[in-house]
Amino acid sequence: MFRLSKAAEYAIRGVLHLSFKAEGETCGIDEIAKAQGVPPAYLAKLFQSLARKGFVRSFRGVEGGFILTKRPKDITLLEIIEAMEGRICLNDCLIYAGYCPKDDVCPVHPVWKEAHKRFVDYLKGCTFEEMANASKVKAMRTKEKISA
Amino acid sequence: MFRLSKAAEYAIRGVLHLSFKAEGETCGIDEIAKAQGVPPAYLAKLFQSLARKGFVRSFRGVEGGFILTKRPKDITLLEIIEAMEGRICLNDCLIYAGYCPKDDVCPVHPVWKEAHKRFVDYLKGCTFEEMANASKVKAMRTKEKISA
DNA sequence: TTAAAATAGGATAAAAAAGGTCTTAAATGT
DNA sequence: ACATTTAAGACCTTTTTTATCCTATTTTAA
Repeated sequence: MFRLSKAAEYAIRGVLHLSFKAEGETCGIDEIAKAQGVPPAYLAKLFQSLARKGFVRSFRGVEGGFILTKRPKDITLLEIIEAMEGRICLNDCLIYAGYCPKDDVCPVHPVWKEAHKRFVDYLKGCTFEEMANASKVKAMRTKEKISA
Repeated sequence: MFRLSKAAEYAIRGVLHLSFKAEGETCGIDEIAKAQGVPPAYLAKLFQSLARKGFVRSFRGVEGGFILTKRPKDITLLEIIEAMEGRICLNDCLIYAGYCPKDDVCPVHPVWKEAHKRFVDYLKGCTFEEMANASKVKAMRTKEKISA
């Protein structure tokens, strides 16, 4: 099934939340979990994983929490998804060249290869800066509507 | 996880196999299963489902088996995938408009909407005729290489 | 030194995926 | 009529993945 896991979904929302913070400002799991409406204990584990992979830095103790290690414009949707789910692989035959013994005769193989490329390229083009900005614009529009 | 299920994979291979047959020529599960290297019992079940959904017609008894109800050029990869897995839905928020209460403020939503459109459009463009032809060309090239 | 916060990891429960088995029903040739 | 062939249908098992929760431990600022 072609469906994003909750793990990746939550991680994306978490990173997006951090994208709004000033550089260096830490943010605790509870704040993120509450704001994004996700289970705190689960999110904590996901952020541990993001920390090990270098996307966020963690600080323990009072006033601790997480910060991004890169600027939002340098983090792509693809990276966060692959951090949580492993490399995107639309079909087993793409695990590595030669995994499927029929690679060179199978007419479906090149189709999956191309689909993979397009999908990944698109996701690679989506940065958290873009998304954060889009969010601000949307929030403004909503405000306008309400006051109008 | 963004991965094609075995069910869909096997169904695709099965339909592809039928695409090489002359119109009206039936082909049994065992032949398909053997040729494509997939578990016969499982494939049988998948073909039952394809029959119910109108992609193939079945004939019981001696010389029975399956035929395609449409010509390969009129069957797309997308159709077969969706027949086996249900509608492609890259993220829960795309289940239907309004499913996610944050649709109109969430900056990730439009990204998934676009990714979905691109993915589906590509798969919709892939017909079994194309794939069958590609297969023949590949087989020829292999032959040339061997005799050269 | 104590309270706040992340870390590490296991436990688990539910769902989906992958596959098998066995019986019934229909078509066909003899 | 009957045996044979082949799909249909119902049910079941195993494995894997997903999504959680929970508890003990470490770190650190006040």
